[in-house]
Amino acid sequence: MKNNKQLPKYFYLQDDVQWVAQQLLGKVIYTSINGLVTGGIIVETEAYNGITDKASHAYGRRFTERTKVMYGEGGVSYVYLCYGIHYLFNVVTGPIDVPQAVLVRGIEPIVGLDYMLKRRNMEVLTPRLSAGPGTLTQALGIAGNFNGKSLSGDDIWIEDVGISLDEQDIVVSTRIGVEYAKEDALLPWRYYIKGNRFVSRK
DNA sequence: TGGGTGATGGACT
DNA sequence: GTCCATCACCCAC
Repeated sequence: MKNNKQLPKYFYLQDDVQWVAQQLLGKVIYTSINGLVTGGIIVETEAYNGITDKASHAYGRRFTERTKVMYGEGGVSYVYLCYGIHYLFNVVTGPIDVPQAVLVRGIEPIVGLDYMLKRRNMEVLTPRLSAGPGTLTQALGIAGNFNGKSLSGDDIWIEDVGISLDEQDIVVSTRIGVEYAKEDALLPWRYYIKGNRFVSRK
């Protein structure tokens, strides 16, 4: 499934996490698990801007077993367990020692729909399949074992399939669920494709 | 070593 | 709108 549409390494190494978060909209994320390929268009993202962002796990240069993967080079996954129940998937971005990440909050399923429905214990396709950061990981089969994996590998990867969006297709808003970050909760660092059904919420 | 908490989702009123 | 499952993580003690 490797091909020349995979995002190149330099895409992830860009230093501007808000820019990368917007550029990831319209790209397609795939997983391949035991030979089963599933994938969907990224329709909603949030930027987490490293050591100065109070909503980021790396705020204040916090370096722990959990956060260390964000201090490596961009182009790998950061997966963590939230509320003891849900795995959330992030794209690590930026150069080494710059702990930025983009949270993926919604995908529009396009490949392996039957497998994704099965993983979600659903019969028919509705946005509940993969609108939301904890549901899309379940649909794609992403769990803790995906933490730190290369996004240019055979298990998980991201492609540019030629979907182009201009500014008027993208809605910018504040991030979800980060009230604890006080004034940083007001930063406009959430991005989603206007009108898409698989956005977690308006 | 203990306890509060969280980048959520689903069920229910 | 409300409630809460469920547990790794983190930091204060």
